[in-house]
Amino acid sequence: MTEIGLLRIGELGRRAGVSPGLLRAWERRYGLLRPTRSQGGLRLYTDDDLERVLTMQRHLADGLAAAEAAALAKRAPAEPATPSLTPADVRRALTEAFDAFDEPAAQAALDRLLAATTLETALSEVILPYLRELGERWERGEVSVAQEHFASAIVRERLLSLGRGWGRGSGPTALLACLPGERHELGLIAFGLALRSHGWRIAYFGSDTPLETLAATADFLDPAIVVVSAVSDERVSSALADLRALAARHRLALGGKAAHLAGVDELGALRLGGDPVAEAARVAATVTSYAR
Amino acid sequence: MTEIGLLRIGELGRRAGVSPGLLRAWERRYGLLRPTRSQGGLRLYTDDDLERVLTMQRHLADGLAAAEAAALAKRAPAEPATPSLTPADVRRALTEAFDAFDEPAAQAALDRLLAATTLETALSEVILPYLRELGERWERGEVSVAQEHFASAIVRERLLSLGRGWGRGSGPTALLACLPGERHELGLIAFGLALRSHGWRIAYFGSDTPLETLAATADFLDPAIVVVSAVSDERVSSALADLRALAARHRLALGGKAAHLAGVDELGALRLGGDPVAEAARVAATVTSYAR
Amino acid sequence: MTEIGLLRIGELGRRAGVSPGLLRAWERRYGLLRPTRSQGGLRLYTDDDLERVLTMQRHLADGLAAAEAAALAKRAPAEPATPSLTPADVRRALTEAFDAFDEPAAQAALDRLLAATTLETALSEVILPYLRELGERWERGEVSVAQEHFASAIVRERLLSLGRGWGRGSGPTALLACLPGERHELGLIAFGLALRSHGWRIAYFGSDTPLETLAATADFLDPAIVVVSAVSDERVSSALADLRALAARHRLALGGKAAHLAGVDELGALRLGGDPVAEAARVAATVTSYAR
DNA sequence: ATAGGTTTTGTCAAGCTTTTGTACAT
DNA sequence: ATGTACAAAAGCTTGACAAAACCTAT
Repeated sequence: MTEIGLLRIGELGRRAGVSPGLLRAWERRYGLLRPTRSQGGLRLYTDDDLERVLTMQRHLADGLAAAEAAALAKRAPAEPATPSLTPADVRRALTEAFDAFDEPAAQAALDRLLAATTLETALSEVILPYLRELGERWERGEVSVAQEHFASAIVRERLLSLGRGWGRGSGPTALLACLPGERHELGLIAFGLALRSHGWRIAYFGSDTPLETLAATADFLDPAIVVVSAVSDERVSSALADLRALAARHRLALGGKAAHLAGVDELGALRLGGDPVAEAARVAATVTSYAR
Repeated sequence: MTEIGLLRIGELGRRAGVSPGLLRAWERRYGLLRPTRSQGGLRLYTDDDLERVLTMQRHLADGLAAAEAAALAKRAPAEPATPSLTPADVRRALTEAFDAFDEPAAQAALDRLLAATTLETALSEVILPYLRELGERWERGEVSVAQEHFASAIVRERLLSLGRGWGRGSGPTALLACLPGERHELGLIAFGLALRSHGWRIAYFGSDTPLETLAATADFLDPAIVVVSAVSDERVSSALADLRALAARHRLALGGKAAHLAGVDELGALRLGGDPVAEAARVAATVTSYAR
Repeated sequence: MTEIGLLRIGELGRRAGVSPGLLRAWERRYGLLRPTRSQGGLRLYTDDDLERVLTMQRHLADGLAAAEAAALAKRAPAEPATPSLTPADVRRALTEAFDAFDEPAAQAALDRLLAATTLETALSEVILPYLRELGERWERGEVSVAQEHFASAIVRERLLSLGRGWGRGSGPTALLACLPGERHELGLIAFGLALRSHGWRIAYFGSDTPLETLAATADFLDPAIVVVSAVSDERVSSALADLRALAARHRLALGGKAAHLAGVDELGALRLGGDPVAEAARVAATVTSYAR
């Protein structure tokens, strides 16, 4: 990446986004770095050190404690030219393939991704971030609606086919649906896949589900939870009355950006505003209620 | 499916649909079950016990006295059901499964169907007729929107996963999309699959594709044909101008019920009003041109 | 993606969706987990522990009581809720199923595989390697002929049903056959499927095709290529004369191990000695000629 | 089916320790 | 630059509690 020059602690900190004080603490406590010293005693770091600090940070972001993160970062120092499959690589491959309307290439990238990692990692590290980025590029006008359509159709198909049979089993059931008019179902599908890995059964209604019939189905299936997804606030606002009625008879949760809307907890509904994978874990733990 | 874990009396009752009290009575009176006990004395059952309870119930439903039923259930295990295989049977199985929101059963029926026949036969003999019937039942109010949603979501997933990779190859390309606002894409997918089986490449845009971007993509990909699907007449009418512009630059075809609309052939567009499988064969035979 | 770092209780809880308090209770009461401790006494967990907690949760969701769920989770670390999809896992599942003559399990594994990945990936990453391994195990006497027969019959049937209708279309045609006496057709079928996905039409003759009829058919169909598969050298040698005649009138390719034989390119035949999927891509790209 | 007692299990609190980022003094 | 200090966050242990689910006997 960079030349062989030696960095001082300030510069290293700036590049890694870590305060000098913290770098010294990491050195003292975990021996993460072993900088050489200048004539006057100043710490001098190499590019490897920078690499190690970045690795450490990645582990921290993964939720590891500092001590464990440091141990890992020390142990796996080299890791030269990552084994060809970092999340960033897959994301780049996806972007290129979709931008060129090249379905086979996209499918191949997804194949590689799913073969190399857990479904949940694939979702929260690659697929969901990619979709978020795609949405942002679309808002900035960098991507046509057609490209966005094309990409999400393929991703949706892949995810749904991973969910095939998710209604099977004997665990509690979750009823998943999008609000009327809502088209964005990918987050909801991801949530369903993650929840399934906790042993739940999924009854999935795609996008644009009318609320009366959702209510009727909920009465029929009596699920442990009804999860409704919405991206835009208006959809929720205009459905508040119906949602309240639904929440009175069933455990209700709201997913998607609209979960942050004001009136939601007055509804008595659970807010699922975060990462679908994490939220699924939370629901699995919280809603222990024995279905039926 | 379920592991051989030990069930407590509540769960056994829930699974068998028998109250705990009754289970205890059956144990006391007929010795139907001999559960082991937990440290603290709670009854623990196995899956075999569940089987025995279900058998007992079947015998009760047959009219046997409880004592006889229990004696039989203690002695003999149960026999599993054997699935049937004619198209009519599959359709019936699909109907039942979807009506009960039973995804696994529906998937199993689709599995059997696709294993037993050609994709095209499956489409035109079973799947498309089933969907047509479902639509009619919905119009007659015999089926809720939820059921229709549930069924078409599953069928759509199955069909799309069959089409995975249909963008590959060297044959002529067809660009497939639904008009803005249009949600019914199953016919279009069926058409795509059928056309694919004639060696064509498919570029697929899901439902609700804006026409400007469709046009832009068409210019980019330069497909041998652009197929646009619409069920309702209004969608077509309100898009006539754009469609005309599209038809001027590309071979255009209109699918779905709206293909029968008046203004269509004045557009210079092909009408694909019939069975998607048959129409695909026609297109494959007719539009021989432009094989890149 | 996530490295095998050690998790503290908070992070484990976050990932599994279980509160730290409950995790401690499960450890105390059922010995579900046996974390190592940090210097200062903090619990440190591995990824296996996470797996065990998820398994426990799955059993809980199934309605088992905590004690029983824990006992099961402690005993059986295997069988994750989302059947894992890495090639190695699917291969292991296939191996187990076939070794036990368990056809339903094998079909289920193939279902999952085909639902989760592209046909071509499934072929070159799982199915073909599995078959190769099976052959090797057979040579080492680790597998009976019966097992080898059982497995390849099921796989062949499955692949052939995927190829149903592959003779249709307008792309270039490939004529596929095994040499007289040759029984191994799985590689040839895989090649046909892969080539099909490039839009080609396949005319398929199973194993043991007499050369005169092959030649006659070739003259009649005038395919873009004739692909002949052979595993053993002698088969090729004893057919050299006929093959030479065939190669004089048609584009000829030789697949299977025998492709490496000496006299082959003297024949003017293409050698397809590698992975069928890759070779199909090569043929599709090379023999562009004669399209139609 | 009810009554009265027991087991199981998730949660919580109190009091104390470890871990870790940052700040301060030399 | 170094070393020490500090406080917030996260953990640990013990003990207890209450709701749900079960048990037996009537």
